[in-house]
Amino acid sequence: MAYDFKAIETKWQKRWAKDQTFRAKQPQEFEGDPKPPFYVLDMFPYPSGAGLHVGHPLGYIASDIYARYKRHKGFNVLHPQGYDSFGLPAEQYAIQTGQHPSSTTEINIEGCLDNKGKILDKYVEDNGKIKNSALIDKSKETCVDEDHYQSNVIKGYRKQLDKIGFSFDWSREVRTSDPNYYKWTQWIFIQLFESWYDAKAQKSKSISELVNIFEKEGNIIVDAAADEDTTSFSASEWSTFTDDQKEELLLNYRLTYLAETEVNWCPALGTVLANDEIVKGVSERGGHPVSRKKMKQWSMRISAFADRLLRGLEDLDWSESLKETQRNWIGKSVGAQLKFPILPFPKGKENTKPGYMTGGNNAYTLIEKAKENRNQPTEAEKTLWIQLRGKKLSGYKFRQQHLIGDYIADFVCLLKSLVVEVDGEYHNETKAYDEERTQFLNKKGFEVIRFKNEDVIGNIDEVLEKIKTKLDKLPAYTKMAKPSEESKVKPLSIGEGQGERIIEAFTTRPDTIYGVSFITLAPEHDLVSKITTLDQKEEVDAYVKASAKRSERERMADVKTISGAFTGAYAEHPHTKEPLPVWIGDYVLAGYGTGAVMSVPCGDQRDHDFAQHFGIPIPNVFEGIDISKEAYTDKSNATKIANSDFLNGLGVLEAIPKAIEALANMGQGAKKINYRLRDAVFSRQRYWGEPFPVYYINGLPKMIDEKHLPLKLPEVEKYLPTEDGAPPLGRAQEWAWDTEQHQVVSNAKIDHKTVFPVELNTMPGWAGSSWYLFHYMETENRDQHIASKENLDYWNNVDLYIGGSEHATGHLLYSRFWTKFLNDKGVFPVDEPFKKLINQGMILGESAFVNTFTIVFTVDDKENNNNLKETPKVLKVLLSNDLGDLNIKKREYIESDYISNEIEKIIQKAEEICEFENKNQSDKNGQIVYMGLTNVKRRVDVSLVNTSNELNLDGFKTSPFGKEFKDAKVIYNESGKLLVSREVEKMSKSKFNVVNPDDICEEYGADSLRLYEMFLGPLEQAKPWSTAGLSGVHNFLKKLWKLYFPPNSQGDEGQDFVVSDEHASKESLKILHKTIKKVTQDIEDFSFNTSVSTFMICVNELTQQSCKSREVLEPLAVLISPYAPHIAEELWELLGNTTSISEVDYPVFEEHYLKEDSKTYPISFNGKMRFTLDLSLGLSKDEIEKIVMAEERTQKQLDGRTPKKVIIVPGKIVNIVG
RNA sequence: GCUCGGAUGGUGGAAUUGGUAGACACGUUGGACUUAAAAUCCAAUGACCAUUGCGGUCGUGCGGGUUCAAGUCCCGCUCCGAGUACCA
Repeated sequence: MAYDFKAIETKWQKRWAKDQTFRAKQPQEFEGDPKPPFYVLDMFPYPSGAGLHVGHPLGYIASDIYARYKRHKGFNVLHPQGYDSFGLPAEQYAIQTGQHPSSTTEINIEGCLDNKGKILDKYVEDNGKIKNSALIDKSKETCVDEDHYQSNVIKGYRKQLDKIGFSFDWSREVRTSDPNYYKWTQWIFIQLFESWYDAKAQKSKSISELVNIFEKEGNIIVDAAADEDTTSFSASEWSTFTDDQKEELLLNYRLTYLAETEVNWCPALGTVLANDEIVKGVSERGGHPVSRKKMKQWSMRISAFADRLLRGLEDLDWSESLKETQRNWIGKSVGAQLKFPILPFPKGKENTKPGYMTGGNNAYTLIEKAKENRNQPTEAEKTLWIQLRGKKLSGYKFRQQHLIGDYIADFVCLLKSLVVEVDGEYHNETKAYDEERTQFLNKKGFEVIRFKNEDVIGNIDEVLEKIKTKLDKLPAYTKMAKPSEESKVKPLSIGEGQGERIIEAFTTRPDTIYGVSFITLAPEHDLVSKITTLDQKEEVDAYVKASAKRSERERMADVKTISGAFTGAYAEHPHTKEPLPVWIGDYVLAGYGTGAVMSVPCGDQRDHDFAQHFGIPIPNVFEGIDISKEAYTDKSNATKIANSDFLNGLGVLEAIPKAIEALANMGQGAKKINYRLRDAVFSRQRYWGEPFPVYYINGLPKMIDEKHLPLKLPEVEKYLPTEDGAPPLGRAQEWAWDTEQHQVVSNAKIDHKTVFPVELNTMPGWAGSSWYLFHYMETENRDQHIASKENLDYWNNVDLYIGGSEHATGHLLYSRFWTKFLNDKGVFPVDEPFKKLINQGMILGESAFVNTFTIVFTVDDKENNNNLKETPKVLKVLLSNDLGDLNIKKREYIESDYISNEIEKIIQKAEEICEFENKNQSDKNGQIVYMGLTNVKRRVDVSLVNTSNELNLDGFKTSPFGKEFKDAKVIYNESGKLLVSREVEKMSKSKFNVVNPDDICEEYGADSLRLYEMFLGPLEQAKPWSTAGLSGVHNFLKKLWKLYFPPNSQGDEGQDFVVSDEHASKESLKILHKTIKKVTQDIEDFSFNTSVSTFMICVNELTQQSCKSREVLEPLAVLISPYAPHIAEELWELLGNTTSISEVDYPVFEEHYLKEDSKTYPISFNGKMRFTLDLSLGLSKDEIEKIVMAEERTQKQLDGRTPKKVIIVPGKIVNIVG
């Protein structure tokens, strides 16, 4: 009987589904002690409409083999599957067509075909056209009466997976876009909102606990993860805050919070773009300009968990490289945060009259403004100034438009610290600002009196009287010279404000502090606009604008172009007090550290490049190191610090703590641990994602009570952002929360009393995928909890997780974060989600290219005086690839009198072979006068190419991209074939190199596909797919089948199943046990490719031995069943068993079958193997040496020389040196 | 740029972790069977030299090194791939 894989595979797939063979048991289902649990999970797939290609199932096959193996080993295996079904592609399609993303998702999962492979009626229009939504290639109209219409119809993820024979427990399927599922995503969000992080205890705690602490001791003592700019307050201050103020403060502590974050904003599309949606500064779709913009969004305080996420890696069985990637992503660095005061005036413009210098450290920018104000006073100001100037008012000296801190006071009497302000109507609208200003001035010790414009103009005398009375009452301050005493006496002193405006910079090398020669800020840094001098404003503004257009990645990747701008401002070196120029440069990123760098050109290459480019000095702080060409970035302790005052002669290790100590004593620095890990932005301006269970009162977020979840996605009429730039949910008519009815109501009802607007953003893709593994543990009561305690305790976490390395930092970090958080909250019993993790490598496609060229020419028809240049002729040619490369540059135009050799050859060949259509004409009427020749390799669909790289010409000419070659001339190779060239690339639709697993299953069967995917190479390595190689594993399965259906003596195909109960031969048992040993070891090591080879060797040998013994053939079927389950089940049944093979005990390896008593020794001379020698393993070293030396071939090799040394490793090798 | 991988015949890959380089397949060539093809079976297949046979030289991206012995360890490069925070 022939191996009928189709019948066998359909039979067993049906049987498994019917019997629920792979349903995992819950712990309570066992009578007595439950079997040990084993949880095998694949990374959550997104069900894309393009369907599976052969790369997708690779990881699933590996995990399936492992899951099946573990069942044989006696485990209760949980191997579920589901869909991460929220996401951009469905949304994109919704925007284009208006089709609801939920139905797109549904189609992508379920497919459009019935069980017989016929399209379902609901996807066919009356005229026979298949609805666009059911098509893979939407641009290709497809009708049901076409022959192979199925090839362009979405098969559905589930149907495709089912064909490969996975042992998934589908009864536990989840979908992130299902409201019953995202109810729990929303629930987790609320838990995060209601929590803060106790950094001392390293634990998330309830926010009410934090409120208790604030009530008792304010926020000064507690060590909580919080926003950097959180102000300190005492318990009594807390008690004076309004509820809204308290709420606002608590947002600084919540584990999910609203904050301004930078995004890539595309005004034309009205949306935020991912870095990879931006190409060369413009949007990938449409090429619209993109700029960086701040936006208020939800963030997750993952940074609080940085240290735990880092330490947790130690105990995980993940690859070292993946752990390293996460370590780098978290990016812990120990260093110091330093404060550099900004000098009030630029170098050389220092004010020489310190007594009047009441301005802050950006005085020089405001002073220009003040001058302007002085020159253009308002009517009232002018009136008052006439009365105040020149000590007119009882001898008090007034100054007009004078700087105090960052403010310009209208009039000020410094002696009495009195400010006189004249307000116009304008000030009514800026009351809050005025109050803030008054508060500031009061703090500085100034009294402020205000007058209205009309008071000054209408009643100047009364105003002057009021001022005079006030002045008389106030005490006079005298100018003091010493700054230290001044502060006691006079509220405003020399350099007041110094240190108030500072640049904070994090550095890992505080020991190189004396090497700092400038400061560089990120162009987005808040200080930039405040400190830039008027002279530099234009340049700085232009630079900031230009860098806002570049994406972060672009800025990081581009190190060749050094760019920057000088702000005109100076900061002060903490030790030398020298002024340091403050620059901006886009090599400094706002999101890293403080967005400011203390630039040490001698110790950092980027700083060095920058300094060299802009001619900034490069002081050297390394003893005996030449830094003229490049920076010295070595951290070797042997190198001593020089030119650094108290740090001289120290190595890095001693210098760092000493440098920090000195700075700390000055109050200008402290040791700091910095993490590269940034808080994760959690808002998306999209429709197809989880809605936030949040509504807003007074602009402050409130959580919807968890008993009213899920908050379901509202319907919208379009999936685009609104015209005024709000996210798509801004289009929903019913998107308001009624706090009394506890339900979503119409927006019209918003009254800000009981009905409030609901959050318009949705959650990102990683929300639903960060906890899904735990929901698979629950079957019965999914509406009551993520999973019951009993189930969580039984299954714990994932024992084996397989997926692509693209998730290394995103998904894997976020789900670890959520697991740790929910562990803190007592929801999960574990604090890591995935114990062991394997990254499968990518399967690459083999793209095909046909060599084409186009000759453009005109014929100079002199006789008829026709200028045919206007209507050039075009000749298209297809050239078999093996005829060689043409090596002709694109668009190289050649005059008729100069045709290069190569082109001439082509033309000649074209003429000869293709019957050059214009040859006669050119002979008769003139000559070819103008030619263009374009040589292009064109992509062709791999389905049009066979395994010998021959192009199906008819197919090509009718394909959409081959149409233009309909009348092309073809140059075949000598065997009359048209060959294409191949190139290995990522497998993708756009490259026309996709191989569909359905087709493979159809032609070779699922077992062949499974074996071949494994056989291709190591699981973790990227490897190219080549369908040609499949016949090897397919042949193997046929050979395996033949072992049980042996051919008759004439070699004819065996019709009968023949298995004998006689004992197997020693050799057969030996190869069986060799196979058991190797395959078991391979599965444990995830080396599936080598186990397939081992099976092949085993079957080859057993065939040779004509082994028919049940003693060998029965365990062989079990061994192979994880890899090729269908054929194994069939053979198992033929062997007389009535139950599934899936839980049969795995064969036990017995060492004694492998006992060898001799070994074929390689005999080497100077390390080179010359011949082999069979020797007994019982021999001693001396005996081996004796035998080897006596060997004739040894003497021949030595050729009379005496060996210097003979190295013998018993059981391994003999090496003779000499 | 940074981080992490990788490089072995015509192709995918193997090599018990320092001990016979190229297992197992694909492909190719030759042969058997067949009217023929397919299927199947057998043989050869790293390159070069030699060939009646025995054999010899080179060879794991490149350049060095350690060792009796290096694809494997060390130092210095080259090239290719992946990730880089809103694709999933």
